[in-house]
Amino acid sequence: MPRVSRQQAELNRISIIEIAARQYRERGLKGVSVAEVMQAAGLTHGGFYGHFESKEALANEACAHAFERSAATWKEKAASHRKKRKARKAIIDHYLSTAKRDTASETCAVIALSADVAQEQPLADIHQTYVNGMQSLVDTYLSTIEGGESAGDEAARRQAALVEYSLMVGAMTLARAVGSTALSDKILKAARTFLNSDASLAQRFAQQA
Amino acid sequence: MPRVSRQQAELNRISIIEIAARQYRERGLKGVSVAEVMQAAGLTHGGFYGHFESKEALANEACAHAFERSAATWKEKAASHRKKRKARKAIIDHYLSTAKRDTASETCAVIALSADVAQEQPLADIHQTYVNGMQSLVDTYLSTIEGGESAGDEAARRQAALVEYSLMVGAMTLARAVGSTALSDKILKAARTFLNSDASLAQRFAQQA
DNA sequence: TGTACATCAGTGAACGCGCGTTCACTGATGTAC
DNA sequence: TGTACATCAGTGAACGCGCGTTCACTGATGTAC
Repeated sequence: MPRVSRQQAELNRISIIEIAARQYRERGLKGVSVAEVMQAAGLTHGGFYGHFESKEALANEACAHAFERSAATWKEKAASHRKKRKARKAIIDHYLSTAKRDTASETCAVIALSADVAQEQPLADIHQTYVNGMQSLVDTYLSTIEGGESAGDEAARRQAALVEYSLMVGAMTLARAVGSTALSDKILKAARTFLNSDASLAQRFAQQA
Repeated sequence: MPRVSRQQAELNRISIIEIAARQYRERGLKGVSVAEVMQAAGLTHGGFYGHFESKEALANEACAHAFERSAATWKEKAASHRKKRKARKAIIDHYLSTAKRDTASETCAVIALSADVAQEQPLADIHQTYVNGMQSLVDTYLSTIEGGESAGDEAARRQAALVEYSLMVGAMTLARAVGSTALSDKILKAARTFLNSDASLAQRFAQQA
């Protein structure tokens, strides 16, 4: 089936990115091959370089896509509750659910890519994509943390957001590696219980400042 | 240099494991090759299968070695302070230092391997090695958390240990991926500040029970 | 202690395989008249 | 609208490379006398 319409070619390109994004979330930066992505898209590997300059270029676009999807979900959760407390709880419960842990293709891009990105050059495109994507998630999370508008309160809220986000990432990283066991459930539950009970983390930071 | 003494052969075997352990911490499960490990050990790749049944077998032994080293360091920190509070602070400050973040070969095995282990079969040897290694670290950390001896307090201490350990893992995972930047420093500092200020996490869990 | 021989740790060439990438080719799409 | 031709999305064979693994070989080590 050579020479499809330009419209179809663009759809194929999007399909490749979406399939690659799923595979990168499931398997990390090193676990994806051009041939497998193309086959999953119903194409042959030879056509790949008509769409992308290199495998690295696809990795960057696919990971950016994965981050955008996550960011959109978080923003949606944040916007769907009038009270910040409820929005924050919605994000926490969504992120730290056992269902999400057990769905490999929905692994948070931050978790799937952290170890591999840490080995990349700081100048690499994928590194910037990662940092930008993570920042966007932290910013969205920050918007659900209550607190005053003073400079000190703002700093405290930022610190709290970083701590709470780090905890979510760490708990899900461990839970996924451990598997679907009692220990794994305990890790997620402990993190959820702590985050949902603790409305005053920002205040504690503010007191110390 | 064929046929070295048995003693030397055993030293070579240990050398291979130690070099591999360092490389697995630096590069993750998928980033290590037999040829590179053997070359770094001053040997040729052909001799590898005289020491190990397969690359997987080496991975398992090397990762177990890496976990044992970390566990020994933690236990040492825990034992070198009479007060639990100080022991706990020693572990936290050691784990969350910018120096440790910037030394690839000293990456915590949990952080280096989590993403790859999550993709392995739950029955795989490496998976068991990971879970055992992580449990050992959490148990050591738990021993530095103050609290009563009642069943309820014990459960609260365990929950607190899981939350605090998850936070350390998440913060260092993010800090390493972000690189040596202001944001990365902020993540580590926020986690350190929180953990070192918070002696009552276990108590909070106890109140909820 | 000295000799003769079996053992086996390490060597390096070779294997099959999957990888990222290239390229001559095909034929439907897109365009110029 | 219809024809003639250029374009170019996708095909599939081929490339060089590094990988994990195997194996015939070497010669110092270890052992039996």
